[in-house]
Amino acid sequence: MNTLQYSILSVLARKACSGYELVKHLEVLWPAKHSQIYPALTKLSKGGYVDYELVQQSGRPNKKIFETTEKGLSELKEWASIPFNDPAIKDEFLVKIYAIRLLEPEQAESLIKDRITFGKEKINRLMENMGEIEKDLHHDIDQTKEFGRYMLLERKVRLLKEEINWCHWVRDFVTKSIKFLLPVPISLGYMEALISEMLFLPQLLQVIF
Amino acid sequence: MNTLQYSILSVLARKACSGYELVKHLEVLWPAKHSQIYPALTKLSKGGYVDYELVQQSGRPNKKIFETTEKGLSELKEWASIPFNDPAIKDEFLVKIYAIRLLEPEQAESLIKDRITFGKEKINRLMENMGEIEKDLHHDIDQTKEFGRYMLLERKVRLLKEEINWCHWVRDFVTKSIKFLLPVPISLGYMEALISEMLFLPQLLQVIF
DNA sequence: AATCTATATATAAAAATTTATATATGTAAC
DNA sequence: GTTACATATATAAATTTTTATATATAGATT
Repeated sequence: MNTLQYSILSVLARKACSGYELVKHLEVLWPAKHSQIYPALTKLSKGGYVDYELVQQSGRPNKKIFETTEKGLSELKEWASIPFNDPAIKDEFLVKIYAIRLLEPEQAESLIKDRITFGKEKINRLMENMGEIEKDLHHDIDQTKEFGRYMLLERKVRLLKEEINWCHWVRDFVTKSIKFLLPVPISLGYMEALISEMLFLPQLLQVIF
Repeated sequence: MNTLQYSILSVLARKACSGYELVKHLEVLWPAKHSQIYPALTKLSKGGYVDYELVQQSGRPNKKIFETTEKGLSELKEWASIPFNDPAIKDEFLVKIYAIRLLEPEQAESLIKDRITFGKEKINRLMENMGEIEKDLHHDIDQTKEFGRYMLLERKVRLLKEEINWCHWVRDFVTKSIKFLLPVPISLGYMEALISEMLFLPQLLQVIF
């Protein structure tokens, strides 16, 4: 079994769902397209790790509702208890920041601005999810299964907020300082020279502001 | 060109290096094994995006030092100025946290403890890198090329610190509250019942502590 | 003496992942 | 009325990525 399959088991251990629903839940956990998820479910099913029930629907396509078997659950428990492998983060934004000095100041500013927007929107969606869990607490008693997911939502919100703080820090660093000294459009060459003077002189920046 | 190739160009735009060195620099930017990087360098070279110089060495294998061409640099600039795609994070730790309620309390605690250790060690390495950049400022004038990398180091340190804060939050949540009420080894069933009672009642926790 | 680590590149094979295509239907927007 | 979107599953083809193997040498460790 690979990590995708363990991730599927983790989601199903919280709530039985269709392949279609699984795609959405996995987005934040172990992103995968449906073309990868459906074959994985077939494998898990053949291995006896999951069961499914065919649900007839009118108006929309029929679906299979999957749930973990005892075997699947115990495999998952065992895997969850061994050490984790290093995370692999693939984020184009990071590569673009690495090369940010090659951009014109307006492009650099818009790169940061887009990331702030991205983060804020994501935070809103995550907080909605958290709200739903908290709300359901009053209707249903056994919310135990939401524990891990709730912790992860809290984690992601914290990290996104911290990234937004960092974005403001970078933006202030790049644009405010340049604009203070040169309140006119400046060339890349000027920007480079200025940054090389100021980048690691926070004392200077403190004097300026 | 794919993102791996743009990432390679980004690293080379900062500093000419061998494929072997590239692997290490890409680890935090766009992780890839050498078996992926060497063919990518061949492609970039054939496309005229990078040049290389053969360096004869004694005692160790000869190497190729790659650098970006003008063409490579302008391609990179253009790519860096278009919107970024969504990040893809694959982190087994997150999957294990999602399923944390299935673990025995000691296993859950050790999962969190390992992540804190992981984060602290990573922070130490990153701070060393930052220190080197800051130190070199006094010897060399043109540190402009380190700008993006320095920003990313700062970002990662901030995020790791925030994750460590979150880890303590989770650990306190899970273990302290349980130990307070039941200072003896407890079963999974007890733990589940307790968590379902307390998880979303911070008021209760405040009364307890 | 043998093993491990670091330096250095290359490629084949296997596995994971993405992109594209197919099919089917209700509802909402334009 | 036509386009877009949400629901639902399936598979082929292309691409990306990992694992494994190959070769070569110096220095440190066991």
